[in-house]
Amino acid sequence: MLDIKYLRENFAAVEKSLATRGGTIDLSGFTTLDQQRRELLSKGEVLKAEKNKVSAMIGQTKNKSLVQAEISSMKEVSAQIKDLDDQLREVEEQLNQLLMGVPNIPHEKSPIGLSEDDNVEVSSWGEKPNLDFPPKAHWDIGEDLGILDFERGSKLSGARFCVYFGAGARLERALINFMLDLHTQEHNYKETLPPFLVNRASMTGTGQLPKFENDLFHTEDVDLFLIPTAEVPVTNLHRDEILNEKDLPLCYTAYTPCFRKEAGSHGKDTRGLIRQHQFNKVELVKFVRPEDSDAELDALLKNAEKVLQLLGLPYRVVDLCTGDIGFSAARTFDIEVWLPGQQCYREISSCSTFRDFQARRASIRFRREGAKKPELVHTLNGSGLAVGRTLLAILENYQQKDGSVVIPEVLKPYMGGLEKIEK
RNA sequence: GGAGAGGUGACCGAGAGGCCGAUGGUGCUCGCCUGCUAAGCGAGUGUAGUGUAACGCUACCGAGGGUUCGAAUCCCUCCCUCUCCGCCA
Repeated sequence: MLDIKYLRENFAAVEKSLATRGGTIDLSGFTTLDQQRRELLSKGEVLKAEKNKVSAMIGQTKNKSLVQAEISSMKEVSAQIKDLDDQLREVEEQLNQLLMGVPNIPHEKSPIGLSEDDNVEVSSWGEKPNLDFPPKAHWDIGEDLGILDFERGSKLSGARFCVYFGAGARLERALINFMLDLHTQEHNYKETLPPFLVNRASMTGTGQLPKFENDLFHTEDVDLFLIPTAEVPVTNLHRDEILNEKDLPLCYTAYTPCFRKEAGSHGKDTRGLIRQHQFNKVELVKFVRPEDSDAELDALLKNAEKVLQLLGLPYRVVDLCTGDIGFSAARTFDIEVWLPGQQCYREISSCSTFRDFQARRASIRFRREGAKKPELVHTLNGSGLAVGRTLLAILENYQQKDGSVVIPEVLKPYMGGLEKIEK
């Protein structure tokens, strides 16, 4: 959520900046609603002040028959107050609905552009493997090795579900452990294992609700949602809290499955592991002081890159343009891994700063040493990494002519010393 | 699922229609004291909205309604936590 005061005082500038996201972001109702709200508020407050004063007087009067006139006039005033409060509630609801639907203001350094074609490659790492045979796509590799079973996945659950077997299942588990160990032991993140179902307040805090309810799986008998990313439970850990400055930055890592309806991507990435309704991810989340957030985003990105470097997977980093940045984010770097089977780069991590956007929605603040007023923290998060996509990248990059897949060096201890996956 | 208890400020914990934005304690900040540390003494210390030159005013005691001139306090609904019993990973 944007700062209502900032919006009021910089309306034109905000409108202009939001326009760089493309699409239509309608702020036209704001000024009127904001004025109505303040008028109703001050009218009501004058009456409340009077009511409070007279009621106190009545309270001090022993003989109530002397104040019958005041009592009955206050009855009238109370009715007026109730009426104003009702009007106010309605205006505030509209205003809130409008505000909750407004995306974050893009970072001043984000490249301006309308679509992913305008994203800017900022770096790349590694050598694309030089294969002397036609590379297979991971779904063929996985099925041929008997470690991925898409048919049974759809039998059990439907399209976009997959079953892992044997060394495939173990590889997924190995990757989760490898990533968690790296981030906790080398990068100083605190491991957390949060709930996979969360309530509306949590989904609203990070910005999935109210706008993107259609993308979420929802439970029928109780009002809970399956998390689409660990960002939601982990960021909401500190919802409605005031943190100590000396505890910042707070850095968490979490493994969770992620559940996404993928509404609106029918027909896209229908084969393979790229786009599943359920996938595993190791997430990185930070709570930082505002002045540190840019540097912390760089550090977060480096931590995610490290995973790919250790796994020996070639990748590039892309600075998302204003038109491609998600609703809550101010700036996002995507890491894209090279997939020989498809001869293209595909997103494997997304590292973002939300500045105070989520912190305002979720009321996550901190108090500076000796300061009186709490301030909003900045929140950041990034995938470190999407596990399913990492697994498929390994299958495609480490595939051999004979159909086997070599295990990357750093994963061997996690695979019980296994050198390669073969039939 | 059955029975009971309870949700109050950063934390603990009083308050049971007006004197309560809320005693007290812990923590924190500032000052004093003290070779150092610990202890001690004194003062201060909630959040938000709104208007202003200063300062007010308003709201907030889990959430939402209701009763009343007046609600942390009474009534209703919901949510959450804890204890015991039952059931079950």
